[in-house]
Amino acid sequence: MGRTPPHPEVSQFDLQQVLEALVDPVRRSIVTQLDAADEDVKCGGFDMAVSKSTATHHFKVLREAGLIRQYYVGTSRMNALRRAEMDEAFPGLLDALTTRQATGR
Amino acid sequence: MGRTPPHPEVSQFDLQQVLEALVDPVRRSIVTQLDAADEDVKCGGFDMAVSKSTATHHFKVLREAGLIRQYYVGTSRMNALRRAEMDEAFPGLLDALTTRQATGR
DNA sequence: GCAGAAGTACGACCGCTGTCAAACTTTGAT
DNA sequence: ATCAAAGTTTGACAGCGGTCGTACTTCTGC
Repeated sequence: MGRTPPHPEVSQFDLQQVLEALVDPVRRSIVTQLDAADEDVKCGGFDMAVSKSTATHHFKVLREAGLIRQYYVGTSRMNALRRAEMDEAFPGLLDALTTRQATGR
Repeated sequence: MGRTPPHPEVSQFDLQQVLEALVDPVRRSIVTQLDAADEDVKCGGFDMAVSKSTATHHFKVLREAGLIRQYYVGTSRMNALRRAEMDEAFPGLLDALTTRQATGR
């Protein structure tokens, strides 16, 4: 592995794809956890109740939609929320999904 | 018919349900068309390329999520966007989906 | 080197959802 | 009364997407 997976550029962000990524509760939870975290989080560092292979799938969907950036550190894959870029492409969208009312906290 | 179909109250709005409603391109188009319209629009008044029965299905999903309010006028069913109520439940969400960037116009 | 940890890739399965056609209901107009 | 317009309901179908297990790859530490 070691190689960095492909990431779309901001100009290529697609609303349909972003919404399809965010509609899944597991993936939306990943996004809100990332938003609440101070640092980048490795794949195994999330609170979610699915198998590893399913988790990989979800991270891939998020990455291909442009919501997260992934890079390797040792055997761990780190995940960073692409906040600023998402805000640039779709202003207010992530804000609306990370509020107390939206997250239910 | 004649009877008004059931509508959820604001306190019952569910983000998951709302997102599932908005993730479909046909339904999101209905919402943006409603948002751009000055008046309520009857079911047949939308620009969409699906059969009538499919359209009925989409309106039902939107209504049950709380995104639209429906009422009869003669044989026509009118549709109104529940903007204020949606904004109250999930501030910024509809805004984010009705901008130029989001609608692609 | 070897074992373990961390993910990935690949198939398979299954349930959900968008789609349509056909038959039906209700209302308004002639 | 009849007929047409506007939606609804039901049933069927197809495709997609989330899920998992298993096998595989890479890297780290001993």
